[in-house]
Amino acid sequence: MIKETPVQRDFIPEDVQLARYYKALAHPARIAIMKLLAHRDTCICNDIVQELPLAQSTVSQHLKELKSAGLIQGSITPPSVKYCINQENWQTAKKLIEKFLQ
Amino acid sequence: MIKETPVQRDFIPEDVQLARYYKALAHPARIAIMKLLAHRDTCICNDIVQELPLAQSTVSQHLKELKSAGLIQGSITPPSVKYCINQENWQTAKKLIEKFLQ
DNA sequence: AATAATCATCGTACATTTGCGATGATTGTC
DNA sequence: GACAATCATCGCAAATGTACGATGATTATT
Repeated sequence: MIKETPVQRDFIPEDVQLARYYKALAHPARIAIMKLLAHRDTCICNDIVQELPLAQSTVSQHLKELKSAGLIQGSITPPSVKYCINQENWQTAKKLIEKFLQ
Repeated sequence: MIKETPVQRDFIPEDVQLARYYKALAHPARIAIMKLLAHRDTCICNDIVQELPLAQSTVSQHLKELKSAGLIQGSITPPSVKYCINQENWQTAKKLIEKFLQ
């Protein structure tokens, strides 16, 4: 999800982008997913479902949000889907976050 | 805000806490506020309202969220209220975030 | 072609977030 | 004490987020 409310235009684009990244990570499930992917390098969706205390459809929803924020990507290798961190965007996000933390 | 849904118990406490911090920062207005406070060291609420494209009541709400996440604190010096970053908690938050970014 | 496995999407229910105007509450000033 | 200034809170509306079961879609296996 992570849509723009009408007001977001009135903020600095960098702040909007940073908030978008923060929002993508603002749920324990999505943090857990990012940690999983970081450890395993690549990961089948079903494995993620097994690790989380949530229904498959809910996990799929969280994956979708991480994907729409650009933090992860999925490649289809039927019948499963491999997910991995989108390294390019993740580096960008990390830089933005780190800059903010200074 | 930032309440716990019933499911949050099933996650690692550290992930829950980290998500809480991320959520607190998951809005451009709150990021802008944190930046303001970081620059000015201390800041009167009304100054913040002037800087943001939002109504006073809305800003007050964002301040409340940052406060309930522990990231800022306010001290009353009538008729105004001085806000500042809660350095202790902010350091804790930064460490958690940085650890996650590794 | 039927079946099983994997995953996305739909539909629904409920809670939370975001935004504003209006109203209170508090205190200093006149 | 009336008034202005500052800020929180209330009440409301609309949008988002979270969760689940059910259903589709895709493909490998039998």
